[in-house]
Amino acid sequence: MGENYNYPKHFVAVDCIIFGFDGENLKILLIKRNFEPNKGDWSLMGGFINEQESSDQAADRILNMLTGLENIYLEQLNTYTAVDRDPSARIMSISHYALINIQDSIQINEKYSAKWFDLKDHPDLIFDHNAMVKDAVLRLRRRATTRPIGFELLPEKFTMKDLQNLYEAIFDEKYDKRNFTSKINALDVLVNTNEKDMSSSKKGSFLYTFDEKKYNKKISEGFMFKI
Amino acid sequence: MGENYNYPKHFVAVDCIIFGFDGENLKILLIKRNFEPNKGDWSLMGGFINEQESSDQAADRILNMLTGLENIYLEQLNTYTAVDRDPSARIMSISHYALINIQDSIQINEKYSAKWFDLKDHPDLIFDHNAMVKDAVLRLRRRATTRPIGFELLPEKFTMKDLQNLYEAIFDEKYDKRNFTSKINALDVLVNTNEKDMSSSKKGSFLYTFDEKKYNKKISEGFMFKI
DNA sequence: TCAAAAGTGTTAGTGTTACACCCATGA
DNA sequence: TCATGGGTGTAACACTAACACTTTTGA
Repeated sequence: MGENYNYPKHFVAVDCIIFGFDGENLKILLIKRNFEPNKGDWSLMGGFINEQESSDQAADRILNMLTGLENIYLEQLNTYTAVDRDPSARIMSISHYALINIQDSIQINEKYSAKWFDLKDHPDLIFDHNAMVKDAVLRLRRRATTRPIGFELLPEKFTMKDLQNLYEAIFDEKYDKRNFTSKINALDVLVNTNEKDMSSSKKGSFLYTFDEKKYNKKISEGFMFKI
Repeated sequence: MGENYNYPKHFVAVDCIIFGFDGENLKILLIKRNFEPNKGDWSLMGGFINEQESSDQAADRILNMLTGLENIYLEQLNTYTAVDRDPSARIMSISHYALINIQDSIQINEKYSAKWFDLKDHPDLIFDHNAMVKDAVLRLRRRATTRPIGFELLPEKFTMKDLQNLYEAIFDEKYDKRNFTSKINALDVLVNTNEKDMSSSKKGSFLYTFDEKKYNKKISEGFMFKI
């Protein structure tokens, strides 16, 4: 009976802001549309929500189609509902942001003509996708002050410099090396593997991993981490 | 042509978490459903989104129907899309929270059998509305640490104690009167009217108003206000 | 004159920021 | 031996948290 409600129904899509990190810069993964409308333009990866799936499931499915990855870190952001946001039809879109380790995703499905762009230098996007990206960056920043971040974006082993570069890329600010290090150490979520990455200097720099237990504990406790 | 997309369409509703403050406790406005499904149960105020309106417009319209108020402070929260969240049909819902000055809204539309409840002691709600309320409280708290709050929830003139009560209600914590006062004064958004509210004590306590310019400036600057 | 709430400062401790030199190594 | 990036400590300052007494006035 519910299906007979006399109310309008709407197309509802999800769009994904996919963040990655290459050790230096924050990146986003964009696709070149090979379909109408706006064929040839750059946009976020997205798709319609099916009858029997939630928006999270739809975002999972769509990310999997694009990257082949499972269990990507995903968070729902905002829902964009302006009537004319998409000129081809009235389509609402629920944005999600994803954090992926850029190394993992080498086999991006070629069908979508996807490409990583520097967050600070990406092409103009269709519809309201530029606004979606802006909003997602704000959320990513908020998340980075509320929780330790990096687990999802960095390779398993990383240097302190990598982590600092990540925070600097997220906040688009420079930090003092000593202060950053002691702040992170005070957080107590890293483990020094005692291995060294020799590629960046002659002395080499220690490789760390996240202590997943402590990391998740910090996340669930919910604290304020001001860098 | 867009309307012919071969994709499923969905019912999309908005639900409103309406916060008010009576000087002592945080309240939420709930309605007793006089329609199916779940007639007789308590729920948030909500409604379907029309063809030609955005979710914000829908939330505005629905709040106006209930309270007669215009230009209520509204913010979009999350979109709830679990397939079976509403047993009568697959309906997505975009939650919004509203802050209203409880004095303003005396003429609540009787048609909806609405009632103010203490946030800490409200009846069990239908569907996922309990979760919506919980999420909204978290957002309200976050907002109260990122921006000065109160303008929307307090009457035009209020005492320092009222403001402290509001913060204590939002965070469900007690604060030291001296520290609270100096923190708020340091914020520099209040104006002392030099009038006194004589109802609460023999000595009387000063009534303040917000300096709207400074208040909005603080909001737009975006700062961290840890009480 | 007393009861009840309003108003007001100081201090110790904690956290934050700014800042510069030595270390290890491969070339 | 030198050039390069890695690693480390301290001091001044700012902010936070804890704490108690005096004022006003109506009853």
